[in-house]
Amino acid sequence: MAYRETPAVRMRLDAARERLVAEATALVAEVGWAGASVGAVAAAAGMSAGSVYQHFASKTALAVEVFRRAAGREVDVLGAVLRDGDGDAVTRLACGVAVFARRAFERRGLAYALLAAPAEEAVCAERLEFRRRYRALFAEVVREGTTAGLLPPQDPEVTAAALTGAVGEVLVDPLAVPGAGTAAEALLAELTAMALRCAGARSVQGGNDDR
Amino acid sequence: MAYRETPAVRMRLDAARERLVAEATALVAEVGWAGASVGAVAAAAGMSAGSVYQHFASKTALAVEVFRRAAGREVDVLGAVLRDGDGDAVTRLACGVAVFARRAFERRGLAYALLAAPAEEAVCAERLEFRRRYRALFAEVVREGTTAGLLPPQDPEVTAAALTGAVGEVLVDPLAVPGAGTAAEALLAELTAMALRCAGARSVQGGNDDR
DNA sequence: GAAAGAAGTGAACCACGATTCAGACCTTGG
DNA sequence: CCAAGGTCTGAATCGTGGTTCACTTCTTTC
Repeated sequence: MAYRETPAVRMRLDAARERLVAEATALVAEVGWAGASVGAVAAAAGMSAGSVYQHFASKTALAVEVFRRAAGREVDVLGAVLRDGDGDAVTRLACGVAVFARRAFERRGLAYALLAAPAEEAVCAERLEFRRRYRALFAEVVREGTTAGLLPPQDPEVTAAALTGAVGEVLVDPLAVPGAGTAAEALLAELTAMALRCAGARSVQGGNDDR
Repeated sequence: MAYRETPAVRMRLDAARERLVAEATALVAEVGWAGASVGAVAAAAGMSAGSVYQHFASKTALAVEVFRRAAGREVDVLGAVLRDGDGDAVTRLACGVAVFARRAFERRGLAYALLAAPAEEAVCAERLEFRRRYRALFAEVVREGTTAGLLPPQDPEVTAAALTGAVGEVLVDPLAVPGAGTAAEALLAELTAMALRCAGARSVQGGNDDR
């Protein structure tokens, strides 16, 4: 015997894989799925096209990994607010929408890539699953709100789908082109107000102190 | 001189072009934009691939035409209800959502193609414009509702975007897989109720007698 | 430092589908 | 029927970008 993988090598390999995912994510956020060719991603990560296949079986596999990571982060964050946040269901719903929206705002390119950008079949399939998870989170809090009597009777799945679609639609396309201004904050406030109406919350308590 | 286009020829040519658009639309509704290759579309229309280029400068041009026709029809129908329909703004809004949803339901494949299916850049650009027009129609009726005091103060653009996104989200993905059953009607009712809440309409009058 | 066995490279290969084009076949006006 | 000028065809061409692979360059172990 004359060679066995050493921890240092494993680490280097793993780091390369991570770099690949990270750079691919950045590239996708910037130029979309179509623009993120294997060559471009490899170059961004400082390796050759061939080396990509050391880490992923195919470009599709890389794309799916990129999507899963980014989408997973978002779902986790939203889940933390909606499921484990403070306050009653309505408060958490408002917070959740605000968080969803603010994050999408701050990384608009990524949000677009996750929600709506043209992509290959496999990524679209992931997207479906992703949206389903978003919906499930919203549905859960809406359901809690209705059983607590804070919200009127309704199909939580429909409301949840609507919330997902609504926030996506508002943010992804070009309503508020500019960035950080007060306009963005106003849009956020408008959005959360709309979301509360959508779920049927009676009164809109000042729900702007969200994080 | 020895040849000049005769009316009969013109008609045959035009008919071929129409057939092309029609078959392409059907194909797209069935197998998506990716599956509708030039060859497949040509075959469906009973001509050779080369002949397609007699009528369209490129596959992209054909795709755009297909999209514009189908989307234009939808916008027209929605406009007829929202802008020129009977009743006050809230009633028309409810009708509009129901019509939007019902049409999408009945031609689910086409709805998916128009709203969300993976497509080439040019089609995506059209889609943006299409959604903008949808939004504009909804925004108009919401604005009318607010000035008439039927709806609370709100940013009509945000509400309109939300309605577009919400209906799209609910319909396009696979909430209600089945077709014509009472489930579909129930979903429609749920949807319009949600839309009215979303716009802030006070009471939901029985708005199911829409066409 | 030499053998064994990766990992890394990038040019060549390939699949796929849009587009072209030379020739076959029609239509028209004379 | 003929010439002129279309339309139609489908096989060949082309561009694009993912994937492969013979070869080079490390790493490890002895």
